[in-house]
Amino acid sequence: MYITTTIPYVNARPHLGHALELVQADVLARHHRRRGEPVRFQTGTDDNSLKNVLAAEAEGVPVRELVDRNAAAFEGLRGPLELSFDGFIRTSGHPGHRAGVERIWRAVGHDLYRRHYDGLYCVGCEQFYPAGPCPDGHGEPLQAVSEENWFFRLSRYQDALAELIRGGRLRIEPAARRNEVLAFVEAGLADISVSRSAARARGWGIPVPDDPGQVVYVWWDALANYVTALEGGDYERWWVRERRKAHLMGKGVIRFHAVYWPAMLLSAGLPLPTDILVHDYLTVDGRKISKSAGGAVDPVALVAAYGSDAVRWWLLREVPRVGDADFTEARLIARYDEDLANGLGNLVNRVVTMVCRFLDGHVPEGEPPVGVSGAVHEALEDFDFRRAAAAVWTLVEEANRYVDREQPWKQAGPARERTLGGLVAACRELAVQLEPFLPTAAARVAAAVGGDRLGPPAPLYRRLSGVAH
RNA sequence: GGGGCGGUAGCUCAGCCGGUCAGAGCAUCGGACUCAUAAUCCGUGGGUCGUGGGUUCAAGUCCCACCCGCCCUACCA
Repeated sequence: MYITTTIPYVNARPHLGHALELVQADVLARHHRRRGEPVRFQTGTDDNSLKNVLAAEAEGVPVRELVDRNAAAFEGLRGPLELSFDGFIRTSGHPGHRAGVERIWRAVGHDLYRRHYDGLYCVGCEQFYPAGPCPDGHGEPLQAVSEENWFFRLSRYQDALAELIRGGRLRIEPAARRNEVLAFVEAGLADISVSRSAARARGWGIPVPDDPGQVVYVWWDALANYVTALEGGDYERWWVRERRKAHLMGKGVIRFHAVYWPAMLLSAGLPLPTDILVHDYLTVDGRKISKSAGGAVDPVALVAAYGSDAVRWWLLREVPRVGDADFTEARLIARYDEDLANGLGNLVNRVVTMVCRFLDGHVPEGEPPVGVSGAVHEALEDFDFRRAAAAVWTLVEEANRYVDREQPWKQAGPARERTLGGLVAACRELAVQLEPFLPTAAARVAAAVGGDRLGPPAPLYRRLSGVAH
C-alpha cells in the first residue's frame, strides 16, 4: 500500500492539524505493515508556494532560509510523533521533483494552451476567484491579475472523472465527500489556469518548460510530488504496480486531489490513485487553527509535556470520522488519565504485581482470554480511526473485567497460574495490537510482560490530574 | 443562489437498508472488591432523538418545510 499525506506549505511551523493527518497516515502504514503487506508511507513539504515567499518577506529573511527552517520542523515531527514515513520529499530540494514536474507537463502538453486571463487572485488560497472577496476571509485584498497563462483542458475529463468516482475505481471516503466531489464534477468542469507569470511569483517555483516567463502553478507542482517522490524503480513499484494508493488530506483540498490530480494523470496517461481519504479539521479551544494567528498548538511542545502516546491517543481516540473536533488540553488529560493511566497502565501494573507476588515473577503458560477479531482492520478500512482505537481498547477493558471476575488473589495453585498466565498473554497480545496506534505504549507493555520472569512492577503512566483525597 | 454535512442523556459521541434504537463512554449516585496508579468491577438516575408537518400497522431511521452550526460551490436555475 502506498500511503501519502498532503505536503503542507511551510510558511510557518507545523501545528496540531498537521499532526492529525500524519498520525492517521502512520497508523495506516503500521497497520498494513503488521499485516505483512509492503508499505510505502510518503510525506514531505511544499516549498514552492508563493505564501512561503510572502512569509519570508514579512519576516525579512531570505525565502530559502525560511523554507529550510520550517521544512526541517515538519520533518522533525518524525521523532516526537513516532512517525514511520519512508520518504520525505521537499519540492524545492528533491532531485527528481523538478524533472518529474517537467515530464508530466510535457506529457500533458496536448491538453495545454495559452490564454489571456483577467482574474482576481487570492494568495492565501493560491487560486482565482471570479469576484471578491476571498470566501475564506484571508485578510489581504484579492490581486487583480491580467496576464497570459497556460490552461489545462480540465473540461475534457469531466465524464471520465465522474465515471471513475461513480464506479468506485477512485474511492473517496467518507461517502459524503464522494458525493460532494461528484456534484462538483457533474456541475461542469471549466479549464483551469496552471501557470502564472514568473514575475508575479517573485521568481519562486518551477519554470514552465520552454517558457521561462511562466512558473508552474503551485498546485500542479505540489500534486506531482506523489509520483516525483518515487524515483527509479520505486516509481514502477509503488505507482504502477501497487494495487492500493491512498492519499490522505484535509477537507479543504479535496478538489485538487479528487479532480485536478486524476485529470492530470489521465491526460498524461499515468495510473491513478485508488483512495482519497478525507479528514475534517481540528479546532483548539473552540477556535479555528490559524498558522498566522498564533492560536496554533505546537505538537512538539504537546509531546514534550504529555508524551507521544498522549498526543497520538487523543488524535486517534477523540477525533470523529466526520465533523471537526475541538482540542483542549483538558480533554487530552482526561483521555490520558482514563485510558492510559487507569485503563492500560493499571492493568499491566496489577498483572505484573500479581505475577511477582504470587508466582515470584515466573510467567506460567496461558492463553489470552480476550481477542479483537477483525474489528480493527474493518474500522481502518472505513478510515475510522476512532472506531479502530476503541476496538483495540476492548482488550484493555475485557482484561480488566477478567481480573475482577477470576479474582486471582483468591485463587490458588493451577487455577491461579492459569488466570495469571492468561493475563500475561493478554497483555502481550495487547502490545502487538497497540503498536500501530501507540508505538511507545506497545513497547512499554511488551517490556513489562516480556520474558519468562517478570521484573518488579512499575507504573506505565501516572495520572496527570490531581486525585482528590 | 445551488449542493452537502451535522443538530440524539450535563459533556463527547454510536445508531447501515424503517419495527428490543432510545444506546456507549465520561461525569453523578449506590454497591462490590482489594491484585493495582484512591485504580478496577457491577448497578442507578438522566433524553418529547433541532422545530413543524407528511408517508406507514410502525420513524432519530424515509419525504417536505423551517431554525441553528459548518463545509463545498457558484454572482449566469
